[in-house]
Amino acid sequence: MTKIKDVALAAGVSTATVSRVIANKPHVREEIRQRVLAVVDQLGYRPNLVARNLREQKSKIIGLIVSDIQNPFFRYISRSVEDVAHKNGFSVILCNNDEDPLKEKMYLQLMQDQNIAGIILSPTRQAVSKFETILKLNIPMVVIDRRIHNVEVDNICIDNVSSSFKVTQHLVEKGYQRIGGIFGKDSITGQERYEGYLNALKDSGMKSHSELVKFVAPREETGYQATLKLLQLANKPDALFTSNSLLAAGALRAIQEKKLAIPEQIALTTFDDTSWARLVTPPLTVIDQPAYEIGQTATELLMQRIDDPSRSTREITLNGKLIIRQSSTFHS
Amino acid sequence: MTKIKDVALAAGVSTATVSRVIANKPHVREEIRQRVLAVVDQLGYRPNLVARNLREQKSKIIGLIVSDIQNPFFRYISRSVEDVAHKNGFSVILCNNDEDPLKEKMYLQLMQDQNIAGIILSPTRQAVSKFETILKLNIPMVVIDRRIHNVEVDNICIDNVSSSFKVTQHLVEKGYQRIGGIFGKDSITGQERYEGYLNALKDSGMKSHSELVKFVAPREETGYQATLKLLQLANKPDALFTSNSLLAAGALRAIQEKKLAIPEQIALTTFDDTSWARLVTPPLTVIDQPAYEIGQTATELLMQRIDDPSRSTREITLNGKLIIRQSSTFHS
DNA sequence: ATGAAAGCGCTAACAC
DNA sequence: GTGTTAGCGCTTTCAT
Repeated sequence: MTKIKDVALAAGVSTATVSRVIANKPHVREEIRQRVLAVVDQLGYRPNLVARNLREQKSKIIGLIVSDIQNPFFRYISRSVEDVAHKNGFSVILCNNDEDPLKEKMYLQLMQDQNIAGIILSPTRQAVSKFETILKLNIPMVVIDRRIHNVEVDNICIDNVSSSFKVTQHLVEKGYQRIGGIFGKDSITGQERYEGYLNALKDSGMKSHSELVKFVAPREETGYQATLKLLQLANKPDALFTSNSLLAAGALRAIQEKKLAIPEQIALTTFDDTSWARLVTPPLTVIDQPAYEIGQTATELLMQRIDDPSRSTREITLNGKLIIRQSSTFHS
Repeated sequence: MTKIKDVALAAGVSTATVSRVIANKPHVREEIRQRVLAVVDQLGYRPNLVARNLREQKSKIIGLIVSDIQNPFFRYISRSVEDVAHKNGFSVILCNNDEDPLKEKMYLQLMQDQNIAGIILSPTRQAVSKFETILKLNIPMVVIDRRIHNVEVDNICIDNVSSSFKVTQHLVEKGYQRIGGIFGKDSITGQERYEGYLNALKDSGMKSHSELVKFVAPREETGYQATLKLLQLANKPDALFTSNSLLAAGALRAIQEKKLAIPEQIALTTFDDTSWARLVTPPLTVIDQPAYEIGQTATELLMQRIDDPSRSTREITLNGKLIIRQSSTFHS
């Protein structure tokens, strides 16, 4: 690989001058600049980013740590993070938590060890509760999707409690009586969505039935299993609310298998407006999370924090949007 | 950040000894080893990976370059690549091509500049046709999803032509007469799938109608638009074959909007068995690509190539599986 | 078995 | 405006 020394030699200048030209620094005679540029071109010289990183003590890479790239929500996030990052000359390392605090810790360490410029993190529940540890890493960071309280960190989420409240209230208004819920366990998100669900029931004077609520790992298969169990109850739910799209896919499969009519025999609503939510029969009522925007805003925030680490932190809350379709509109 | 020198000082040994202990090298007295380990622990020392990378001229990061992370197929790939990579102590940088040769080139450069250990690449069409240029980068590499001919490189794909043949033939057998197709443009994959489609028609003595074939960017929206156009023809197709799941989602939306009955008025089949393909009404007949396996095998291949760059290259072809559901089974 | 020192490729402080 | 050189943190050769 050709290095800066080779260029210097061939151009008859010092490495310092080459470095200045590369970095577009002033104080170089135009004539020399041209000469160096020509040699760079001719030799196909490319700066070694590792050496530069070591020397400058910082890289142009940011890390994105999410809990599951298979989840469409995080897919949109990752796409927007990449877009904004590249626009700013940064690359992105993407990693999965699997909601596992050990994996999370490992990745955070890795990024620190790699001199990563900054991190966009969707933290595990454990991380949320003792976030000071993570903050000690002292890396520019933006936390997404999970609310961190009483800690100085940029934080951008959607309002899970009120979004969840909205969709549950909608089911109540439509006259559903026994509203079941399947929530992600191990994640704050699932907890908050459960909270909104409970609030809505309480608010409308309805009793909550603990046998209608399941906490499971947020995957298609577990959603399927949990729904089957709910449908086996003597006193079945007449509506179901799942806290993400993977769970919804599983729930839908179970309901179809049991040949129950949606929304006549059971309503189905979920978080996440995936591409298929409006394609199934009937189309699903959903909470649309502005995933692309979350990633976009988070990355812009991170760029600013990298530029100025002492800048005051901010908390941004985006609102989920209730999109009513036919899967919840039988009664009334 | 504490560095190797600090540890050496605190343990009363040289940096060389600390380095040996860290790397688990022999020729260190057990007593000293213990002492150093204790200090490492106490000081919370972590090796600086950037410095190590610079010194050793190689990192423990691999790059994964795909054409679109939004495409569920690549999502599975990325998941399996990560899994296998981490099992081997590697991290993964993920990047999107968008089928754009310039972006692709940029990322390949970036990875070279970062001393990346190896790359898993789903190349653009342009890259396929002059792959020698990429090979010149001289980075351990495995090419997935696109077949590279006459070039010494590890290559793992599915058989697009025969998979496409299978599903088209299936439509013919079911008695469909005017079979339309929507294929990704700009990608070899789309070309090959078109080829299989043509072969199947020819094979069964059917005429192909060029007005029934569209080449578009592989996205939901374009699939939707293309389908609308096909449905506006005086002589509409009675079956439709899309070359990936995003196109299928768009096609399905268009068909639903036009209130055409599947499979009675039009059949719909596609590549990629996404989670929702069996959830829509009616469930879709698909070609299931073993995405997870492709990523897994590719990563294992890459690990081996990194270990031994002179090892002979291999080409692996996995077979797509035709899964027949109700979206194509009206006739007969 | 251990240490001193060179050097990976780069940038920047300092000298001229 | 340009060159010399130190040093980022690490591994490894070569002495001892």
